[in-house]
Amino acid sequence: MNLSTSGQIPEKLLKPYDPVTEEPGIYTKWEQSGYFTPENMIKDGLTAPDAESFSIVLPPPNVTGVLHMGHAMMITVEDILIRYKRMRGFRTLWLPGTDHAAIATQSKVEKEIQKKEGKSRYDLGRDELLRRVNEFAQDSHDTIVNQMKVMGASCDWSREAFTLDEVRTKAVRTVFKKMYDDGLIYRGHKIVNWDPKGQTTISDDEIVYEARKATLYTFKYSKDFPIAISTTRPETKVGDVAVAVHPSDERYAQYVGKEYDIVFCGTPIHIKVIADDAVEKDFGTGALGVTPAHSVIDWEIADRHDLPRPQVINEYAKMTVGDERLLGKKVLEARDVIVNYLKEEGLIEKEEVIDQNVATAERTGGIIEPLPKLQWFIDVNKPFTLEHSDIDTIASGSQTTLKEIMRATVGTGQINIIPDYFTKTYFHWIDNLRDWCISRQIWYGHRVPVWYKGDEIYTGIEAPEGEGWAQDEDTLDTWFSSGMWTFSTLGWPEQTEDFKIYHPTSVLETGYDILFPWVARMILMTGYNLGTIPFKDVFLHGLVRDAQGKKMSKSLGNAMDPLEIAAKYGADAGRMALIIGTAPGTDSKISEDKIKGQKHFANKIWNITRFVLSNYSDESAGASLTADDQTLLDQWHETATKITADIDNYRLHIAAEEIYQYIWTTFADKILEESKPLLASEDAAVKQSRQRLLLTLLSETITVLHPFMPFVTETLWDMLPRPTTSFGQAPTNLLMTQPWPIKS
RNA sequence: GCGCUCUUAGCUCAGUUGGUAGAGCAGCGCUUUUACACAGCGAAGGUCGGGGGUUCGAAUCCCUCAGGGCGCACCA
Repeated sequence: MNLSTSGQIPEKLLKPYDPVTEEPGIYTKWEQSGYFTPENMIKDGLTAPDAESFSIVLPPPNVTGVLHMGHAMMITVEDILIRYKRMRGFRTLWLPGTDHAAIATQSKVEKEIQKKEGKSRYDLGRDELLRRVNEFAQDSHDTIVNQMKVMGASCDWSREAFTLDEVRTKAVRTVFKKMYDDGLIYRGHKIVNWDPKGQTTISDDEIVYEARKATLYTFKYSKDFPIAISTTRPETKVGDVAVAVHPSDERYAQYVGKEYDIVFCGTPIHIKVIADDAVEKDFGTGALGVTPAHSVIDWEIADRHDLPRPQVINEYAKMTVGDERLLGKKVLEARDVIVNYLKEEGLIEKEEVIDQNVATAERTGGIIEPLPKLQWFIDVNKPFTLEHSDIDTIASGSQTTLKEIMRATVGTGQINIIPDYFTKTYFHWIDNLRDWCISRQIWYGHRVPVWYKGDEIYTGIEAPEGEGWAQDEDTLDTWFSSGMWTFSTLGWPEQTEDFKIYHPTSVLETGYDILFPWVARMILMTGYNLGTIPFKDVFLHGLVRDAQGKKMSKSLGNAMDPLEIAAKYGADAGRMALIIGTAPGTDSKISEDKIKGQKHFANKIWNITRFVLSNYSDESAGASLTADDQTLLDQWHETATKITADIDNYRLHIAAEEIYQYIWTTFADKILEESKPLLASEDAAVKQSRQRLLLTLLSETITVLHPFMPFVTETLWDMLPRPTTSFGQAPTNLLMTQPWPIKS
């Protein structure tokens, strides 16, 4: 809707800005243009064919329901970067997708079925449960895509991926086989984190520690046993095989090496006294009852001392040994039984209440029961040969480890984490990293690509030929597939054009809370499979909290739905409110007041446009600027240059505030006010110069604002006469495809 | 226990490489034939958590103390 006659302004501009009626149509226009797809930009001459690529792969939201404000933050930041780079002339790809999120999705669906129908997954069976989960996942997916569109996400939907689809399945199986052949994936009988509620193993990163009070009991196994031990879990003591003391502890030195046979609460146990460095002299009595099967540290002590590992608790957290007092009892009941026994026998020396962190499962809330199980693991310390390497400190063909890859890529600065203090946190995590348990006893996810027939074992992309092969029942940790997200989404293992052009990706933008479970795993997977980095920059945003600083959650009732915000204030206002005042990596608070303020800002620009257009005439188009007007234009370009530098350096919060301030306090409050007499001037040169200046400033400021507030700026752009900027024009009517006002 | 981080105007927070402090909201006064009341103009408001150090100069760098938040841990 270009203007051809002076002073004529569109009807809708006479009323206040209404984002709700404008935004949906704008998104449709963008989508129909096809310009979210970089190849279409090139085809229409909007991006140079040899332009440098800029790519972001969307951290795939879990298909567990709806997007929350954290997602809104992620989408806003990424869309700002993408729209900016697109306008800067890069071959810009933002690739969207969703994550099947295995355990999170299955447990969510299981909970609903349990609640509504009173049935467990075993009542339904594998096929029926998967049918239900898939149905739920599809609904979630549709909701998520709709939410993203409402928020204005300019991603290339033609390339959308899913962590559990066919292409990604091939990538997963290819990687699994390669790691298996290299000996990095192994099957081992080891102590694992068992979730009795979810009936599955989980990795160390899926544990949430809850601070609780616990009673620490100090007692002896029997009257004539020489050493007292302390524990918060007396019920496990029927599984003890040793008492460990520190090698330098003189109090117990005389007992080391001796062995005792005891009947403990009706169960015969054989205890050997050993010395081990893992024991702390100052904790409790300085002597540790060793229960190899039900404690990680004890399992490791048993390794060093070649001790037996009797299992006394099963997958349902019930006792598997003892007489009628214990057998079949749940651990908490068994604890009472043992404590009563100790009291009756007069064996307790001390009871004290201590603070303790109880390990619980992230998704089900179940209390973790350490158990020995036969599971699949990734060995993070085993040396292997990296055939091809682009990693700075690791030569092609040299020996390395997965841990070393994770260290080297970040340590050399090849991968740059923003804010940089998270680099320390990252290294701290690697230092404490153990082998990664990747098999899960749930049904939703990538089935472990291993087949068994008698003693034969086969691993591959497809099931083996011939009769009698049975596939492993377990599925893979969801992070196994999302770890390869930057390249699986680009079609790997096929050597696709996309893969060659867009990988490594430019930026990985996500919340700092998944630095370990995801970002580190992506670095591991990419370094191992491709000998390169998955992304150059890691840009971490903080958590979004409510106005009181509380974490948003459905149960607290303080969660904000991005759709409701869009419906009330406009997506632009929500985006701007999320960005302004929010430093990278820092938690932020969002309130309705803050969003409302940005709605006012959108309206302000709307009103500025009304003023500029109603005072404009076409004969000003070629007018030369007066010295004063040229100065104002130059000053704006200085501001725009600074904003550009801030975006380039991920200071989006500053850039957003600068454009806000410029438009409101400089452009509207000062320049517009001072223009009133000039626009009424008898001197045509002065008047036309000012008219041209105002239209130029308006055009350029909404161009710079566009990545932040894409909807209102696109709506206004459509009303402006052209050409109106000092930096050239794209041959389309879409602001989204216009060149950025600052060149370098 | 190890590590990270925060403490700046009443509230919520910015402050890139050190150059005697900024925004939004709230609040105060004024303004309604004004592009915009989803507004404008004006005023007020901070010894930048305490202490010490480096420096010509510190909100910014170093040390220390206090309080909050978070992460990790083999938490018996």
